Amino acid sequence: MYSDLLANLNPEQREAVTLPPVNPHGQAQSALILAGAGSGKTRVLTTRIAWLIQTGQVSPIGVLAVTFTNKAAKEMMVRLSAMLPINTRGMWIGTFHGLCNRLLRAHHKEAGLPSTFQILDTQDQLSAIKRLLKGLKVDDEKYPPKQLQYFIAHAKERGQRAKDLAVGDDFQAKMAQLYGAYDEQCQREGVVDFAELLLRSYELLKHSEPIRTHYQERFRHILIDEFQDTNALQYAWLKLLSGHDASRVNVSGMGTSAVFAVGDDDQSIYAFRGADVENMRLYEKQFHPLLVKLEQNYRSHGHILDTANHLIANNSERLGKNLRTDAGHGEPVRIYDAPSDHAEAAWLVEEIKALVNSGIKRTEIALLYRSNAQSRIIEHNLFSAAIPYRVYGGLRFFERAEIKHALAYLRLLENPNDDTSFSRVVNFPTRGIGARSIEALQDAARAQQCSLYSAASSLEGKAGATLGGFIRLVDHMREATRHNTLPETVEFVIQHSGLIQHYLSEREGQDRVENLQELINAATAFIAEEGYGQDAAAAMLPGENAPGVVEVSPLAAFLSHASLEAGDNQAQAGQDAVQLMTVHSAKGLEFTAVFITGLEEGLFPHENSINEQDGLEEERRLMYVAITRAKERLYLSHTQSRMLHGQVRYNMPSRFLEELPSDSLKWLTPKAKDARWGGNSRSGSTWQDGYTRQREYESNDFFDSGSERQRPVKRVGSASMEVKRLASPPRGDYPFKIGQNVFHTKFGEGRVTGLEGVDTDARAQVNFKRHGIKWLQLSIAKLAAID
DNA sequence: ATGCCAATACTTTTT
DNA sequence: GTATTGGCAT
Repeated sequence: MYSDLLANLNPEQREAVTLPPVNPHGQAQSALILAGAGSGKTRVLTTRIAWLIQTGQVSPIGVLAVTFTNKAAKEMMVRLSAMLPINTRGMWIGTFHGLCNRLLRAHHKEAGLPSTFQILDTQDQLSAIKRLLKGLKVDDEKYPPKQLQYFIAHAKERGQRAKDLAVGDDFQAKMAQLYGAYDEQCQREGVVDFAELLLRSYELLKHSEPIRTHYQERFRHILIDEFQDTNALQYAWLKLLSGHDASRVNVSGMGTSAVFAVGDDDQSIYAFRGADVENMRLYEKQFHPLLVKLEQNYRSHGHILDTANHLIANNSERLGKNLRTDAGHGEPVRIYDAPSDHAEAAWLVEEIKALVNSGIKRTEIALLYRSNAQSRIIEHNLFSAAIPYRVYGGLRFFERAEIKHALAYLRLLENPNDDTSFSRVVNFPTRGIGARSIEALQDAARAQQCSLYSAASSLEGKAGATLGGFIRLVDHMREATRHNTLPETVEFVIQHSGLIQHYLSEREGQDRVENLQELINAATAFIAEEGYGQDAAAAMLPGENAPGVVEVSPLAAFLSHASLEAGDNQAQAGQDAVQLMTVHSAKGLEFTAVFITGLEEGLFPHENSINEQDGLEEERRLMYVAITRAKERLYLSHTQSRMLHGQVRYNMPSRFLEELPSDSLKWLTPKAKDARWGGNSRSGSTWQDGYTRQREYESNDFFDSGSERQRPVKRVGSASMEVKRLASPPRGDYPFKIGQNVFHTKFGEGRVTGLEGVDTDARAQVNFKRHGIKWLQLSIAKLAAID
């Protein structure tokens, strides 16, 4: 029967998958799966759904599965269809935002939204806020739009409307007032931001008893991925939908639904955007889940796992979990201390060449960094060395300016009251409608309490005439495409809006023209793949007639799709390329070899997080995530000087390096220890230990120490780097260390920021508090160390 | 209305 | 170092 589903699971995975969803009293039984990195989390989640369905405990209709990313949702559907002969498309598997969108589309009336409501992405939201502030004549120096955006998002993520906010000082009161005005503006325009999708559907369920009861009774099983990343609102949503907030009317003795939550508190790295690990503890208290820990790691070799475990043990707020592996110790974790960011990047290049020579594919090599700014110099070096690479992050397809412009026209076809879209394209391409006309229009709109679009017809004079032309253009496009297919509509709009012509006449507009063409392809692909009509049909309330009563137009569905799934951001996809990304975006991925770069105080842990306990623990979890991405080889590097924000900075090595188990480490740069750590306040024992260990390894060959998988060894890479380093003056020979505080009789206090030269030519670069950076000849200058 | 230069700031990111 | 923005000149 279903035994084949469970065949390839280990005992703890099997236990998790087959946990009884009902307790001995016949009530729904929830579960919490603490799933460590690389422990087969997605597999357990997917198999759980398949098992529930195959054993007849629920029909596909009764399952709700929530993820955070579209990628995870898609993967779940693909895996599920591979396990069971069912159509996953009609199932409620998706992201929080995607599912809420589905809910609101189906019940837009009850939710107080027009059927054509549009979704604002982060960019759109910011421009809506700027427009609001301008309209209200609010000083945006005093109330920065970005800050207000953050304020609104966080309030919504806590489930709070403007009126719910406790007013502290005047500033808070004003922010709350602006929040209220923003919501009114969105309502008027028929748009919702990302957080609103969640809050609105939460309120819909809360206030509409029939709808709530319908969905509560329908979804007997709710499964949720990456539970540690949920925010307060998502948790409340989950509680409400599963009936755990006592809202469920116990008519048919339905009780609550069984929630199956999978998460890893050690991988909670999104507190900065509202995620709250506390939800895991709350969940334990309020849902009384059965607990299963998945601690068997299938990804990393022993030394790597030991390193991760050792590091994360320094965190105090943990649910407690330790990963183990059956794989051997493997390679030690290698640490490189570079004198500069240039040297670090050069070392990376050499090391990558060596790895590639040893047979590792470039796509299996990841270069991780804490912040995007660090990628530039690495890219530069990779480029010079002709090593193909791919950078993650940055603008995605649907976020590109030209695409947003085209989408804005399309949105105006659907919903002319969308002032954000209106403002975006009313004068793009330029058609002689400048700031003055817009201002007049906004005044008129405010006076009439209507949208810019509606106000345009009331405007007199020259401004009225040019605006009238724009209105006619949009109306014409709407009429002309009424019976067109979606791709035809898209093509018509990018032609007749003048976007194509505009970019064709621009010197560097060719890429943009190509992207616009690509948008037509995206529309074609969307129609072919998505089956957009099914969302609404699947959301039908019982008693409603045939599917399709709530008709969603292909265009509306495509626009939602564009907002909710901004698309891939692969600029240089395709070939076998080294992968560059931030640690955050590496979450959920794995690589044969991983380099974690820039392990310096102030960078990683980041200086903005260093002062609070919570912030530092999140940084440590981030480091934990980074380490556990590696399967076979892990490299850590830090530099003594680094160009940041246009000036050179001198950072101490990251405290995290001290928190790693010395038995698993191999230092590639022995002198670093003396130069950097000697006079430092940090506890020395680990480092003494690490140092001796390092010397032991030094005589070994680079590529075959303890490796169970032998590869042809080439003595390049770090080996050659070490020779180069030995040829230069040993840094330990200086009477001072970089980072050390010194005193000069004339210049006063300062800090050593650089050392170079030998013998009488030995010089120190010192950054004096009062006199700035100076080079001093050590044989002459009277420098004294300060302790 | 538009284009250019200087001043500014700048973790992490999905939806 | 670079992207964005605001002010000023054309």
